[in-house]
Amino acid sequence: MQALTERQETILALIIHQYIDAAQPVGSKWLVDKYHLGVSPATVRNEMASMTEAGFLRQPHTSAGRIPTEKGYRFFVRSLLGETELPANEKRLISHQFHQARGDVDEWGRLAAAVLARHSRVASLVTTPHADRAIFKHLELINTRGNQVLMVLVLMGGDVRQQLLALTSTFEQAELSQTAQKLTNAAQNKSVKGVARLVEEFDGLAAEILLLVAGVMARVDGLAAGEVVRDGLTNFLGEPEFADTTSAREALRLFEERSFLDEVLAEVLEPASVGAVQVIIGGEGYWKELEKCSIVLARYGAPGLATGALGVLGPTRMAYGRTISAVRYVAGLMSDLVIESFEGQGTGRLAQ
Amino acid sequence: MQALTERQETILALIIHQYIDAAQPVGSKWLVDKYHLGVSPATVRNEMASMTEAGFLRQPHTSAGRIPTEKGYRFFVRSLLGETELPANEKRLISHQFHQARGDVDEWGRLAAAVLARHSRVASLVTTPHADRAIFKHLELINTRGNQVLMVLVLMGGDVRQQLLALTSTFEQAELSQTAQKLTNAAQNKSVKGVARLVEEFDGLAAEILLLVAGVMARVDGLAAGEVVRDGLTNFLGEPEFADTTSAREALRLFEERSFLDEVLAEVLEPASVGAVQVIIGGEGYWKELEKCSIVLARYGAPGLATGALGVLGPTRMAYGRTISAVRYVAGLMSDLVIESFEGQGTGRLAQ
DNA sequence: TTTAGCACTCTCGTGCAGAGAGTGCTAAAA
DNA sequence: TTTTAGCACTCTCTGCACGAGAGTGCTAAA
Repeated sequence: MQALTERQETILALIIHQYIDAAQPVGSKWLVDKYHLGVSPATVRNEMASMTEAGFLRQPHTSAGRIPTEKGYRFFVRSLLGETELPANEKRLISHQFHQARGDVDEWGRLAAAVLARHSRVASLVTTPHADRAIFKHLELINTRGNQVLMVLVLMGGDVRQQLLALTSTFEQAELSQTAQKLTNAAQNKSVKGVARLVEEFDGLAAEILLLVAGVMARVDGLAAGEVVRDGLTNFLGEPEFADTTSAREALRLFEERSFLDEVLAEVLEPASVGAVQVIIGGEGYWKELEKCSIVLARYGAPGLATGALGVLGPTRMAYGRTISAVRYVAGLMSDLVIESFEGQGTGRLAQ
Repeated sequence: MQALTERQETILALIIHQYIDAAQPVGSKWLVDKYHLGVSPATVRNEMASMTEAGFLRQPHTSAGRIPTEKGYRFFVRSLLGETELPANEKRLISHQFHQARGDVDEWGRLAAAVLARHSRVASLVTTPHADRAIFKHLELINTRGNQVLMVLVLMGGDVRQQLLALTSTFEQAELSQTAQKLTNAAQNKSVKGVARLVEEFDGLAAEILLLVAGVMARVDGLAAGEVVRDGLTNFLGEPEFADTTSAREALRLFEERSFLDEVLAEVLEPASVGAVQVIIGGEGYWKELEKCSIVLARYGAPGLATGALGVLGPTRMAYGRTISAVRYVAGLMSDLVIESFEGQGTGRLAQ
């Protein structure tokens, strides 16, 4: 790839800014008039032509202005955007909201999704924290009636699974509680394998329960992420690129589909990549359903203990600066929450 | 409202059927040709004119066919549709799916939403079971590290809330477990008030925890419904009435907004109305954002113990027969699951 | 009460012309 | 060598006219 001159970079950045703002091809004269470039439209045209040649820009048709290509966006995001940060007052506002919801574990994901949707102005997506491997933490057995028992299984990292069991005979709550406590002590901090091995050391009710616990844990082990919370779907439909409903549908289908999310997370986010913000522009030629879309996402949490992912999905024509900084900041806050709750100490971002 | 003749009812029903199918105004000649009515187009035209006069039909413009008005749809649903049922083989299929997911409480809502979306071909919405009033069932305290404690509170009806506590001093897990058990025994089956009253009987850690429990329960008490699961968003966008994105946005915004759901549930569904399927057509003049939409919904569960709501949101031009029967059937299955798990006996629909 | 006939109305697709915006190219200026 | 002015060219978009098609309402006859 040939390098761009400084002036070309300036022009590219201006075109991208302008196009993100107005969703219309940007012409040379217009650009010169608006930004007082100090050169003539003809000069700008020459530069544009050469960048079109190089693949950073394209023309929807012969006599229209230029719009950025995916390559253009990528170059912009990687080389021209620099490290962006949210304004301090917005940070304070968000931090304050998170601080208030600090204790309410169920609320974290929803809040993060809402904040992301508002600041990025596109659709957001947050998975709840989820341990990379299922580690037993706590078990509770609750008698409902007859031989139905509600089993509440708490795993390390905050996963809570409810499971309804139909036992072969009825038990008193006292007996169930005793069993649960016994098993909690025995299985504490064990993995799926550990719990499975434990089955042989017990018999009767305890063994029966342990087997089910191991089963549930095995299912959790296989999941790439926890619950998914979505927000800002309507932001999506406002964008002109989705004025024709079929493309909006394509994108929304992916957004809705759990399997796609799992695929992206597996493909893009190394489990250990907490902190780094990934930008996928136009599906990177890999997901053709995402031709018109970009994804900005990051992992958050405490690697090895519990992590989750969060990000946004929007048109390629996205305000990358604002979005990336929002994703980075919210991921940081979520990491703090997770770390604070499972390790007892955070980086202190929330405390400010 | 003047009564319709039998022939008028037939014609109205045919027009609605046809319009639901093709989304195009229905003309007199077309109708006679397709359904071999045995009368001439002119006769049908006369009937159409009189029903237009009476407000059951309307014309998009002078020389177009007729389409149903909201009043027409309402009359159709109330008087002409009759009791519809899903085909037996579809019922079997659905029942089988639910049977398989029987134990997995977390999965119920997702499954119901998926089934509804598939069968109604519009967007579906399911709230998880939720007790009308918060009743204490079980408490668990889990030491994480430092003075952070994860409190898992199980309420009657299946609500499980996680709350993170920062205690004033650190405690051993054994001590926490003991306290949790003590409190579980004392607060068993108590309401918010009961738990609040209990605070005075304890001191130290126990009292501190109880206060927080009462707080969480009070918050749950105020909620109209549990978690919301959505599905089938993309079905929505396929419909021609949402080809222009702004109307799709309107509808989707409502669909996404929790507060609107709460409002509808409060307004439309009496807590005791389990089993009855409600149909809201065109917002009933009350919600003007729903002008082009209809909602079909029902409450499910065990009244007084735990209930939830489920339903679909789609264009007024909706296959009411199929949708209503799907909603009714799924609501029945969900009721069975809830009743079975909290009362130990269902109506047996699942067992078949 | 029903029906045939007919004039009328409205939408939709197509073709066409003109305005507007922007480009590429060439030749002159810096 | 780089920049700029000038100009012809291309393409989209809008408005307009026109005809085909579909459906209606009305009138008068069966």
